[in-house]
Amino acid sequence: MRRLPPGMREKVLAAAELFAEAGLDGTKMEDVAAATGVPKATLYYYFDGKEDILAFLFVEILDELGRAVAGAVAGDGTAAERLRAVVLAHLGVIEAFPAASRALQFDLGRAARSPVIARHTDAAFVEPVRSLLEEGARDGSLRRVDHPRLVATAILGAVATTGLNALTPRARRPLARVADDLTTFVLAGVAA
Amino acid sequence: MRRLPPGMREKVLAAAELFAEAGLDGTKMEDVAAATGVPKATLYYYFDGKEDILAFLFVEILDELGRAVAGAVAGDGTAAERLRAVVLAHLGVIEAFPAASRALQFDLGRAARSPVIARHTDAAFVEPVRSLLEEGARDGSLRRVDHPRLVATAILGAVATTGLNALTPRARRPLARVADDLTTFVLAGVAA
DNA sequence: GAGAGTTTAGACTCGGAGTCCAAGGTCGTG
DNA sequence: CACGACCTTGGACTCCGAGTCTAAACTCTC
Repeated sequence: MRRLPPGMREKVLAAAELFAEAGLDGTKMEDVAAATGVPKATLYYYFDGKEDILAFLFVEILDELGRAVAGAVAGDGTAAERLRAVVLAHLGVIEAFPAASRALQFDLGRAARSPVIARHTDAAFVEPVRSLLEEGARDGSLRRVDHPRLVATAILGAVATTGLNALTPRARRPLARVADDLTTFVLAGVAA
Repeated sequence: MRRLPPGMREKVLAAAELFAEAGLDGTKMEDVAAATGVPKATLYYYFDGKEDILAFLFVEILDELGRAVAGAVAGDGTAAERLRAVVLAHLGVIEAFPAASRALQFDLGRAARSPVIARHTDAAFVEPVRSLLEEGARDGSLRRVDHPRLVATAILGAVATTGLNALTPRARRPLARVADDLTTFVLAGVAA
């Protein structure tokens, strides 16, 4: 993937809507071209292919998540309080970027098998939360767990599944409504 | 999809390996034919297409999950004890059918958008667990939650994500190793 | 104004999904 | 047994869409 000229990033981000709706394979390059206003040949000039475009979107949303989580982790309070902030931050990113979030969920398996995406997921969520869990064990606000990475993964799964589920056309409800039960569940799960 | 002749089901189940590896779109009908020993024309005689084969696999694994979960729910003990059994049963199904489980995760988005699959997921896991949570609120072994369906979804997400993560070639470790931390997390999350 | 990089239309190749058909097989029923 | 209904399969075919390629135009920078 080539370095993008100014403005291209925003245009390509608009393709998230398509991928969220139909997934990578249900989306045609022509559709991407039409939706973004960037001609097919130009897309191929900058990206290695359709999958590369999707990967770009995933990295963007994961970096966004990473920034939000890092902000929550860096806040004030006990580890437990900051863990709550992390969950809310994650829900906030899902709410702010619903299309990209749903696209990520749609092609989750593909994403999980890409080393690049796996690395970004880890850096954005798993690793910060793991570290927060260990901090909580030290400051006494959280229970000590045997495998903090594993529990961090469980938390990621719980939040992502619940948040995205709330976004489906069927169950569409404001994420604020789900936040209470979800944060309580997660916090209780690791409370001291 | 036509009613399958005896033996066909088992043969087609062998295709799960392919879908787990490459997903729906990375898998060619010819590969499915080769792996199952069922000629392409015959596959098209019984199934409406590639996606229909995948849907068949998903329904099979979800029904398996449904039976395992139902067994755990129907067991003895408090709701809390049975919830622990549900989590272990879920991990057991993932361990017993790793290929189909990974295939389901690979094309999770597609699955989530199919009403048939969504119905099976709900019947196999979400609804039984929701009901168990309410029972636990009555028998005093679990905390009362505002939206039990939502918490059930969160539990599903936590278990599936953790279990499948443990199956990846990278992190491959016996699921028994993850079970302790995971059940503790889930149980504490909803304990009274 | 020359060269390097960018932008684009449009024609092209190629692979794979799904269709179709025809020949043959296997039943169950009279 | 014979007939009709359904099952089974090979192989050829259509069609669509990803990705490639080319050539022409445009836009910088030096």
